Amino acid sequence: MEKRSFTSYRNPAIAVDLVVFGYHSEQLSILLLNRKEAPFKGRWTLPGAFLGLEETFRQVCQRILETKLGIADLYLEQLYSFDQPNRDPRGRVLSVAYFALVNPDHYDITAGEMANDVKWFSMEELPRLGFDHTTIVQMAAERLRAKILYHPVGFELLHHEFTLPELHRLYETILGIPIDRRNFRRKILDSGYIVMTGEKKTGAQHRHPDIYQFNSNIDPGNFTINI
Amino acid sequence: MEKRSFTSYRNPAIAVDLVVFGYHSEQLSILLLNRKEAPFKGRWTLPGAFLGLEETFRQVCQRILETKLGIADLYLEQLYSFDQPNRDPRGRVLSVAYFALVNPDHYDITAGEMANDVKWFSMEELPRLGFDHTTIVQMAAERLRAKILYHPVGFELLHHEFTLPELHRLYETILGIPIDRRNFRRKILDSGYIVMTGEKKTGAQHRHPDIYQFNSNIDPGNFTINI
DNA sequence: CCATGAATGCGTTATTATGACGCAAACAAA
DNA sequence: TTTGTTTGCGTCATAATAACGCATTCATGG
Repeated sequence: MEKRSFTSYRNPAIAVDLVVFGYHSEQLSILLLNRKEAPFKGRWTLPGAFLGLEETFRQVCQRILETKLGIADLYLEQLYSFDQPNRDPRGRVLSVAYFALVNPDHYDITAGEMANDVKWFSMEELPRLGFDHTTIVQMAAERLRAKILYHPVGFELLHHEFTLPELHRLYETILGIPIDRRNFRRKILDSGYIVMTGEKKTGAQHRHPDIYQFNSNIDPGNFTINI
Repeated sequence: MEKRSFTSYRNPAIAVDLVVFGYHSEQLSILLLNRKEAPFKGRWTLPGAFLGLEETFRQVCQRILETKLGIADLYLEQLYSFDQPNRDPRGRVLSVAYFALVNPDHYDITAGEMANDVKWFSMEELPRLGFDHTTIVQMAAERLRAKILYHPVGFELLHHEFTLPELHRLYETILGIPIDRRNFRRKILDSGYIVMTGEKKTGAQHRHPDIYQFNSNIDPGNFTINI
């Protein structure tokens, strides 16, 4: 983050912080940045940046993702704005939090300029975070849980082509509950939101399941799945 | 709103704007303020105020509600933060929008210091609004529509005690669709989220229906109703 | 090379939830 | 007194759901 003084401004500074979700080896994980300066030097935090006077929130998100992490073109959604006056020891800083969904094509985050300080953490073993970022991450996880039931966003965490068992395990992981494999298959297929690619194989293909992809010919607004 | 210069600050100013919902004579309505100064002088806008350096968003909301409108203690929820650089002609101003739900006990808004400039408008006949407030109102209405299906917030728009026909018409109004009276009754009663007050009458009481109230002994987090 | 076990795709069935109504009692208005 | 409206309660056919069974495929290991 850039260095700047805070007390000389009458308006609070605006930070944009990012919760970047990925799905690695059947675990939900997020990207964290190891801070190299005070406050919270050495602590892991969400990647963030200050809002420039002419920037939009999304532009800041793009700037963070491209410059610091070397990735672009993700699902991006505003999460919440945080306003606790003491959330930043340097002074009054508001945080507008966004969350992003990253598919496996962008897992390799060695391209950014801060690649050495960036690491994926499983949601099961998050370290202690700086600022109020633990609160932000919890809210983001809740939002994601609610979201995958009513909007087709789960696919954003998988490859363009995926298998039904993969999608099934993704839902089980994010929701944190076991879901009957056969009922899930029936519901997601009946919804029409995914279509099979290539030719249909016969019978059951152990460890070579059928390949599906998101059906782009359907209105994403109507997606629901009752678990 | 207080007068202040904008160009002399390096950080954007933060406004908190309120979408105050009420339910009047079977219509959803919101509170609007007639601006007495530029920009948008004479235009109707959402009530709002600037964030003080030590204030939280909720505190600003309380300040607006109490000082300008003369009401307090409402359901209050953060809606979204708006960041279009040109949304305020005076300069860069972010807006953190909240929405409030007002029950009929607070409909009389003559208590506030700006009572003469404040008016309820039905959602069906909104005037042209200043700033980007039309966008904010639309998003608030969508959020409310989605919210009453999964959280028990509809009751916030009614008296403490209410009748089932009243609740039924409230849902029809907010969702904008006809809902079968008898199925709605069955679902909302089976949910256990409302309980009858007083003794049960027999048969059908034309224009004197049974009185209910929200069941406070139940976890609000599990509320759902499938229309 | 065959037996074993795990994973996948495709069913079935009992139970529940839903949508679309009917009907009588109460009550205001004519 | 009659008529029409509103409320509360109930019915029923259909759809959706949860909880399973089963055969096939295929990697693994003896």
